[in-house]
Amino acid sequence: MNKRNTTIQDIAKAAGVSTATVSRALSNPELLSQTKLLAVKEAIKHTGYRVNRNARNLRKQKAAAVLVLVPNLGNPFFSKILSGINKGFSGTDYSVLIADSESFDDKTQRIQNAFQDGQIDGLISLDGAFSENEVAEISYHLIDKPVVFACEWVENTDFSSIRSDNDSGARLAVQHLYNLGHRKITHISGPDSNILTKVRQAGFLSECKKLKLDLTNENIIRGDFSIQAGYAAASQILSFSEKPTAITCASDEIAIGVISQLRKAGISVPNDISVVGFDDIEISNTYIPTLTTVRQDRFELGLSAAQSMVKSLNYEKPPLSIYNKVIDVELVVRESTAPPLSTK
Amino acid sequence: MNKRNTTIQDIAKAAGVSTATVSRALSNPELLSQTKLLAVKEAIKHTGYRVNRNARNLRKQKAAAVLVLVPNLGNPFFSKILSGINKGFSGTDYSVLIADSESFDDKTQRIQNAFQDGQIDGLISLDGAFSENEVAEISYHLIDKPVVFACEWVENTDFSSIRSDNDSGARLAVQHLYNLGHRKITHISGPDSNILTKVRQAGFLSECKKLKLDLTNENIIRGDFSIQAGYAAASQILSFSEKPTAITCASDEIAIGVISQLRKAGISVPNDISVVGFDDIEISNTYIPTLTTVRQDRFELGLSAAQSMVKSLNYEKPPLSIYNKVIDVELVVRESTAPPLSTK
DNA sequence: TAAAAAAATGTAATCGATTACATTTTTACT
DNA sequence: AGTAAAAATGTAATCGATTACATTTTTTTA
Repeated sequence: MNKRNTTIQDIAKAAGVSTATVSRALSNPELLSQTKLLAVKEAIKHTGYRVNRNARNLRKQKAAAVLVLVPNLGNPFFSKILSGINKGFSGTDYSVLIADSESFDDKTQRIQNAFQDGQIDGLISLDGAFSENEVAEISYHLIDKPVVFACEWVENTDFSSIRSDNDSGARLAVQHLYNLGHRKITHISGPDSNILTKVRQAGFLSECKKLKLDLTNENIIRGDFSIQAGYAAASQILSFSEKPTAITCASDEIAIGVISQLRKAGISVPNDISVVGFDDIEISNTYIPTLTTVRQDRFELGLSAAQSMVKSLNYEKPPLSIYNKVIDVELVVRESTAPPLSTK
Repeated sequence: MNKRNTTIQDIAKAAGVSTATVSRALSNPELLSQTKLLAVKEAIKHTGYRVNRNARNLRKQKAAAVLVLVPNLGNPFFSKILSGINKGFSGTDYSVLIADSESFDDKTQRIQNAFQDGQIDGLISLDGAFSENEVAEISYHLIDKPVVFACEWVENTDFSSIRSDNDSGARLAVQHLYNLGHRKITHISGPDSNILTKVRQAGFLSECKKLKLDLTNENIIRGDFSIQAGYAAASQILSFSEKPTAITCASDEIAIGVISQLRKAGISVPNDISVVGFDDIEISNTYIPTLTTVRQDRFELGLSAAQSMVKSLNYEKPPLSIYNKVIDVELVVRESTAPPLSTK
């Protein structure tokens, strides 16, 4: 029962036209007369014909697919972005391939391979951790192919990017705490090399200076974005001779780690110390206490990246222009922040 | 600067052999003499040649891709499964396409299309919500194509599935509470139509009976898997004349919702009421209180599904046999459960 | 109305690999 | 050595769509 697939030949025969006409009906219907167009459409409807993607892509030298590079698929932070990306491609002819940086040694190689196999027409990267060499490799191999960074990005490069307004986010957090009366604020930052870390930390420091807050070397604690980093940071803070009255974190996960660890040491949030997160992940609204945080619209981030990619893919001719978009963030005030003890 | 891609013709010329030989070197190297094989390998290494996937797939009538159907990509629950699936396909020639049930009206149509376009060779579904009609459609259109359900599944069908031991999970939760001294336990369940809901609920009821616990119609509260369902359930529980001393939930999210809402009403977990979750999502270990829950290994679930799929795809000949695998779950005892007040 | 221009359609080459079948080379056996 | 069998290799058709170019039909223009 080997039902051979319906091909464009079958449609041509059924509609009494040539294969060229059928193909045109599919991709350039405006070239056809009403009569023939109708005949073809009828035949297609009748047989349930669908174009064979491999044949089309081979002939057109396209892949009709885009690779999304995710630093760590297992991290739920990215799923919302992915969801937005998926949405952005739904209704288009493009497929979304997902590659998890974690699951292979050499991501540049992975990208090159996908590209050279003719598997992809473009790249969306949620991973901004590329060395100069890697950037050069990608630029060389994806020449004339669109590349968009979403969320993270790489400094001093010509790639398009969609990002949150991380600087404002960091400042909003400080301002909020300042307005509550806090004067001694510590920032728990992400991994040193991460671009988001840098921007958020710079925003924090700059806003502190602007508000004329004292800055010592106890103002910044390095970590990564994980809950564990929050644990570790909390332990450090506990060892400070003069503890901060408030903490801003480079991620909600850090914030949650800090809060849970402080609590174990008998320090209550927000009564003893206020904590502000960054991201507004799902749990932030139900954690105890609910988390004051800087919301980034991850779905929108992904959606915008996808849309920009689709646009690039559709206008092939003009040399791809760089497209940068900054998406607003918003301070969401919840329970984890309060005026400092001294002012109560 | 239109660098034409290196093709099998170029390799053939460079190595002084025919295209057939090059092709064999790629897919059946054991057919070749050492001499020619080496020559071809050399030419390939020298030029950096890679096979064109579209051409190969067209000729072989394959897609070298698998569709993963996710009920809701934005829900972080699935990302770990996806990560496992991705891992399972890394090192193979298959690509993973992801489709989000949420982003189109008719998932059966979506699957059919992908299949008929020659885009996929198989389907992994994390979504078990298929009507009889939909199952029939899929069976018909994916005839001879492997289908694997992961996590969820469809009753009374011939599809392979990888699932957690949901029954044991539900029982473990009840046993744990029973052993702590609880005798009045309420189960907050998932959406009615969901298969996981049914199994976990059945396990709960059956274990209660086995332990000779009183069962009233207040023992089961219907919801869905969300935090919001937890809120709602908590409100209901608050209205009960005789409140339970313990609650088992069909998901960790429900558990978190319940805990946060109970707390707002001044009821402490675990002091006043114990709560057990299901899943062991990331946050469970840092929520306050940390959550006693039934852990399912989501990564393993995805990995197994992928491996089973790869196996099916490689042995094309024998009519695909049904493969079912049940993955063990584990009760993780943390802070959200304690002996009931009366026994203290 | 005839010629020129524009629109519609058809023919056949093409994309790059795989593989059935044909042919040549090597190995095994008497 | 001579022949049969096995192994290695080559030739060319094939997968299914797109599109350059050729041809036919229709419309416009003088």
